[in-house]
Amino acid sequence: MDAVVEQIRALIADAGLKVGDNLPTERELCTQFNASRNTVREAMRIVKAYGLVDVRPKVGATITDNRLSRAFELFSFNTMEVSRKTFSDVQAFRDLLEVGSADRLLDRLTDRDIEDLYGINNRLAEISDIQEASEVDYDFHTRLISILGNDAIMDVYKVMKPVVLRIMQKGKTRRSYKTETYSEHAGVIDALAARDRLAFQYRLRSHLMIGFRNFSEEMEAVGLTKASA
Amino acid sequence: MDAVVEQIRALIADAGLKVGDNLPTERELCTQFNASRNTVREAMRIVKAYGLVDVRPKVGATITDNRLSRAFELFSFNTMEVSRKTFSDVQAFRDLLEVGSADRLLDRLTDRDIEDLYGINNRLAEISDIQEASEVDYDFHTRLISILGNDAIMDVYKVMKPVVLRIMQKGKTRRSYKTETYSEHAGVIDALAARDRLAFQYRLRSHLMIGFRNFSEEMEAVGLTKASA
DNA sequence: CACCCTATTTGTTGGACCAGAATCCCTAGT
DNA sequence: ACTAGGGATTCTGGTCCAACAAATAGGGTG
Repeated sequence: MDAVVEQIRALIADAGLKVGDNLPTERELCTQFNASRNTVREAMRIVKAYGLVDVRPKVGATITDNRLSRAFELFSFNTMEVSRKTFSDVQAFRDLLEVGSADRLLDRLTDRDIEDLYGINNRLAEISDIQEASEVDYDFHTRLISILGNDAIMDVYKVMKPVVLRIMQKGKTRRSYKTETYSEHAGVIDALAARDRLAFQYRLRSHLMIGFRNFSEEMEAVGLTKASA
Repeated sequence: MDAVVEQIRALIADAGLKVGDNLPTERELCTQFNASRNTVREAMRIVKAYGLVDVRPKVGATITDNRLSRAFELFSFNTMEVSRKTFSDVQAFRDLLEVGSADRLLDRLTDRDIEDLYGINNRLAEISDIQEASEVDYDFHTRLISILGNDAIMDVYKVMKPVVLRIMQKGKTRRSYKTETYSEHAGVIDALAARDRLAFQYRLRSHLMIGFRNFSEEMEAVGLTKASA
C-alpha cells in the first residue's frame, strides 16, 4: 500500500505533472501498479490527504497544491484547550490580519465585495439565535479577509474559526447583535465603500476591541480560565 | 466517507482517548458507523495520514500525535515543487505578520531581544551551506516574531516553516547571504535598537521583497509561471 | 440553443481470503 | 504439583474481487 503511494508520487514526479493536470483513472492505475482498486483508492486517499490531488467523480484526480492548507488543518485537530491567553492571542492575530491588511484590502476591493458584505450583514437582522448570529459574524469577517485573495491567510482564519466563534458568542451575550454588531459592521463597510482607510481601520479595530472586552469581562465574571475541548 | 472521518475524530474526542489508547477494530467501527469496511479503512488511512493514529496489524489503531512532523513531511516530498501561488501567498503573509506588527513589536521590545537577534545574525558569517544559512535566516525571523509573545502567530509561523525555508533557499542561490542577507538583517536590528519604526518597516519589507524577487526570477527562468487553482 | 441521455468514473457495499501477531492451551520437564 | 516451552487457535489488519449507486462530462436531439 505504501508502495502504491510511492508509485503515485513517482508518477507525478516522473511525468512532470503540473497543477491542473489529471492522473490516470483508478482502474488504469490498478493495472499499472498491479494492485486492486481498493488498494489504489486507499493510496489515493492518502495522496489527497497530503493535498497533492483533488479527486472528483467522473473527472478523476487532478493535481493541486493544497499542502499548506493541510498543514494548517492539522492544527485544527488540536486538543483545543482554549485558555484565556489563547483567546487574547487569537484576537490580537485577528486585529493584525484584518486591520493590518487595510492597504492591500482597499487595493483589491471591488463593488461585488461591498455588496456581499452588506448582504451578509443584513442577515443579522433576521436572526434570533446567538449561535447563528456568531456564524454570520464569522462569515462577515471571513468575507472581508477573502478580498485579499490570499489562500494562506484564509486557511489560517478558517483554522481559528472555533476559537473566533467562542469569542463572538461570549461577546454577544452582553449586548444586542441586532443593533450593535450590525451597526458596527455597517460602519466598517461604509468606510470601505468610501475608500476611507483610516475610518475603516478605526471602526474595525473598535469593533474587535468591543467584542473582546465584553468577552473578557464575561470570563472574569464566571471565572472561566479554561474551556472545553 | 468524509462523514466517517469526522465520526472517527468525534469518537476520539468524545471518548477522551489519550495517546496510547486503542480505537475499536475496523469491523466494530463498521457496525458503529453503518459503513462498509472498505469505507472505514479509507477513512482510517486519512486519520492515519493526519498523524492522529498509528495502525498496526493485529493490534489496531493506536492514538498518537505526529501532526507537527506530518506537517513538515508534506513538503519534504520532492514529488512537486511548491506552487508559485503558495509562495506568493506565504510571502505576503509574512509581510503582514512581520512588518504589520511593528507597533506592538516596538512596544514589547527588550534589550535582550536585540542581543539575541544580533547573535543569530552573526551566525550567518560562519556558514558555508545554503541549507544551513536558510535555517539561520528562519531563526532570525522567528525570533523577531517571538517578541510579540503571541502563541497563535508563532504556531502559524512554525507551520509555514517548510515553505519559508524553500523561499529562502531559492532566494539565496543568486546572491551572497554572507554579505547581503547579513547586512539586511543588521539594518533591521539597528532600526529596532533605535526604536525607529519607519526604518524598521522599510528595511524589513525591502528584505522580504528582495528575497522573493530573486526567487520569482528563478522560477520564471525555469518556466514555472503557472499558479494553482 | 436548451434539454436530455448515455457512458464513464468515482463512491460504497458485502464478501472472501491471507499473513502475521497475540493469546491460549497443552505438554513435558523439574 | 508447578512452571516453562512450544504449538494451535483466534483475532486483526491487508488485499482482492465483483457488483451496484451516484455523480457528471460530453454528446446527441429536438
